[in-house]
Amino acid sequence: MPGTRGAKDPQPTLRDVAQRAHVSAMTVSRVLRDDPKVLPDTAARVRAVVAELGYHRNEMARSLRLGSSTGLVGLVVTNLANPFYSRLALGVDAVVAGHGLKTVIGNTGHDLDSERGLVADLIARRVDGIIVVPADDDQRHLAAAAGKGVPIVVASRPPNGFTADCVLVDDYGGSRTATRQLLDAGHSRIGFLGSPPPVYTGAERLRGFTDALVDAGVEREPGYVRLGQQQTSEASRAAAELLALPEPPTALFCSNNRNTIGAFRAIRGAGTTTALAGFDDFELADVLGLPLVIAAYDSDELGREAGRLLVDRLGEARARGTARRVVVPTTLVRYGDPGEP
Amino acid sequence: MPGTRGAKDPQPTLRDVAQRAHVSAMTVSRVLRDDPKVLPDTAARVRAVVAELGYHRNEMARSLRLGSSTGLVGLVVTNLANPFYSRLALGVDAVVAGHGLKTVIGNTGHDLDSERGLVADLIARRVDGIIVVPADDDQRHLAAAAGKGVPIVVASRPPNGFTADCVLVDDYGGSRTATRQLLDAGHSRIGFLGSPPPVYTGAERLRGFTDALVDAGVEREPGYVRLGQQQTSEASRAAAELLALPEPPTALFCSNNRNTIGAFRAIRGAGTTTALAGFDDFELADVLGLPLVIAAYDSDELGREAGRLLVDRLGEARARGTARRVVVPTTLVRYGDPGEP
DNA sequence: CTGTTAGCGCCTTCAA
DNA sequence: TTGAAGGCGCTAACAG
Repeated sequence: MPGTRGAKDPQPTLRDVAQRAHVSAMTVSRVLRDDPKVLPDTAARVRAVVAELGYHRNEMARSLRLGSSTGLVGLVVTNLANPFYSRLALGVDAVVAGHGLKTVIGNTGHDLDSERGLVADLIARRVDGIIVVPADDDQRHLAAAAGKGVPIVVASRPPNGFTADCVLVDDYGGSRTATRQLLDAGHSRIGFLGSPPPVYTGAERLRGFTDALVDAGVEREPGYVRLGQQQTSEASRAAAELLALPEPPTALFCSNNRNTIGAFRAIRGAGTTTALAGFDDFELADVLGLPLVIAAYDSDELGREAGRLLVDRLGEARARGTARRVVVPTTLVRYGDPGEP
Repeated sequence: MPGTRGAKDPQPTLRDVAQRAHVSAMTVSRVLRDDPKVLPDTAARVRAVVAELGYHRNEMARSLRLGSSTGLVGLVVTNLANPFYSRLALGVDAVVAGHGLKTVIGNTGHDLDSERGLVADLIARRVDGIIVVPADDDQRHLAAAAGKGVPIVVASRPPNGFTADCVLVDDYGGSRTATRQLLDAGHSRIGFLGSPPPVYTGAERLRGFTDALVDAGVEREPGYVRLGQQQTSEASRAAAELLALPEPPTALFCSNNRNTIGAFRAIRGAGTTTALAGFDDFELADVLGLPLVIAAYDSDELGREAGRLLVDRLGEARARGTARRVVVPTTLVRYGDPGEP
C-alpha cells in the first residue's frame, strides 16, 4: 500500500482523508456533517478511510471557522476536594453534557489572583460561558467578563457589582429553621460556630440564626459566637472553648459541616449533653449517637440549576433577558433523636 | 470618539486592537508575545488599547496556528461524586495547572459507551493528553487513541491491551496487610465484602485478602465472600447475611469504604462484636466506637502522580520512552482500638 | 452531486 | 523596528 506522504503526523487532517479517498476536502467535510447531498457510494468510501485512519475532525479549527461556540463551559470553584463542590461540578457536568458541552474545571484554592487568572484563561479559550463560585467579594474581573458578553452564572453567592444569573442556597431560611428547633426544645443559651465573616453563605447563616433568636425574644450573647474555623480541628477547639465558659451554651448551631463535626468531637470530648444543630448534611451523621438537627440541601441540584441557567442563557443567543436568581431550598433532617418513634 | 465599525462583536480581535492602535496586527501579536524588538513606545500604545478593549488573545486560534498543544488535559473518571475521584481530579489539576495546562473533566457514570464518546470528543478537541480511570476492561478505544499518538495515562487500574503510563494503588499489599491484622488478632473466620469481580481494584484486593489467609494457613470459606455491593445499603445487607449464618465470621474485611460503612451498620444492628477492617479511609471512622483497621492511601497523590506522568510524557516531545508504572503505597490506620495506650 | 474560493484569528517567514 | 503574505484545519458561499 504505497503511502502518500509522511507517516508520523500526529493526527490526520481532512485533506489526508480526502486524498486517500480521491475526493475533495469539502466532500469529506460534508460526509462528516451527514450532508444528504453526497452519493451514498462516495460517502461510504470516505467513511471507510475515516475509520481506517482513525480520523477525528479538529473541533478547535471547526469552532474557529464557525464563529464562536467552542462547546466548552468553564467551571471555577474554590476547592474541588470539598464534596460540596465536587457534587456541584457533577451537577453542572450532567446538565451541560446533555447539551453537548464539556466542562473545563479550574480550582482556585480560595485564591483571588488564581481566580482572576483562571477566568482570563477561560475567556481566552473562548468558553461559551462560565459558572463560578467566587472566592471573594471582589468580583470586578467577573463584572468585566460579563460586560464583554461572556455569559456568567454565579453559584453559591450572589453577583457583586454586576448583574448575572445566580443560584443560591436558602442559607438564611435553613439556618433560621434549624435554630428554631433548638429554641423550641427549650434552649436559650445557643452558641454559633461559622465561616469567616466575609463569606456570603456564612453571613447569611449567621443572620438566620440571629433572627431566630430575635423572633424568640432570646438575647444574643456575643461571646457565644465563633467565626472563622475552616477545618474540623479548629472548629473543635472553638467549640471546646465555648463549652468551657463559666456559663456555657446548652446548644450549638454550626453553619457548615466542618464546624458541625468539630463541635461533635468537642461535645463528645467534654462529655456534656449539649444539643447540636447544623447546616450541610454529611455521611455517618446518623451514627454519632447524639440528637442532631441538620439543614440539608442538594448540592448536585445546585450544580444542575447553575448548568440550566447557563444553558438557557446560551440558548437565548445572548439576548439580555433579565437575570434570574434560583434559590435551592433546604430540608430539615433529624438524626438520632430519641424523641422520635 | 468615532468608532471604526460594529459594536456588538462579542470579542475584539487582534485586528481590532491593531486598527485602534494604528499599527499592524503583527505588531500587536509581537507585543503580546513580549517580543523585545518592538519600540517601547509602540508597545505601550498597544497595551493601552488591549486594556481598554479588554482584549484576550484567542488561544484556540493560536494553538491551531502553532500546530498542536491546546494546553488542555482531558480527565475521564467514572464518578466525580465519589470523593476518591474528586481528590484525584484535584491532584491532577494541581500538577498540570503548574505547567500552564487546564483540565477538562468528563464523567462517565461507569458507562463504557459514555467513556468512548468522551475520549473521542477529547481527541477531537486536540487535548494534549488524557488521564483516564477506565470504566471497564474493554479499553480498545484507549488503545486506539494511544496508537494514534495521544499520550494516555491510566489511573487506578493498569492499561489492558496496550502500553501506557499508569498509576496504581498498592491494592494487593494494603489488603493483605490489613487482613493479616485480623489474622494476628486471632480471627480465622473472616468474611470479605467487595466490588464486583471485573473491577481491577476489587480483584486485587480480594487476591491480597486470599493470600493473607493462605499465608496463615487458614482455609477460605467461599460462603464468606460477597462481591458486587456498590452502595452502603447493599453492603449492609450483604454483611447482615454473613452475620446471620449458622457459623458467622468473627471478622469482616471490606475492600472499599462503601462496604466498610455498610458492614459497620450491619454489625451495629446485629449487636455482635465482629471485628472490622477495610480499604479506603473515610471521615469519622474514628468515632464509630469499634476497633477498625484501615488500609489508607492518598488519592490526591494518585492524581498528582498521574499528572506528573502525563506532564513528563508531554515534555519528552512524544518520545516513546518506555511506559512507566507508579504504585502509590498504603498505610495502615487503626481506629478506636482499645488495645492502644 | 462535487469542487473551488475565501477566510475564521493567529503567527512564522520573509521583505522593507 | 515594522509590515505583507501565506497557511494551520475547517466550512459557508458560490460555482459547475
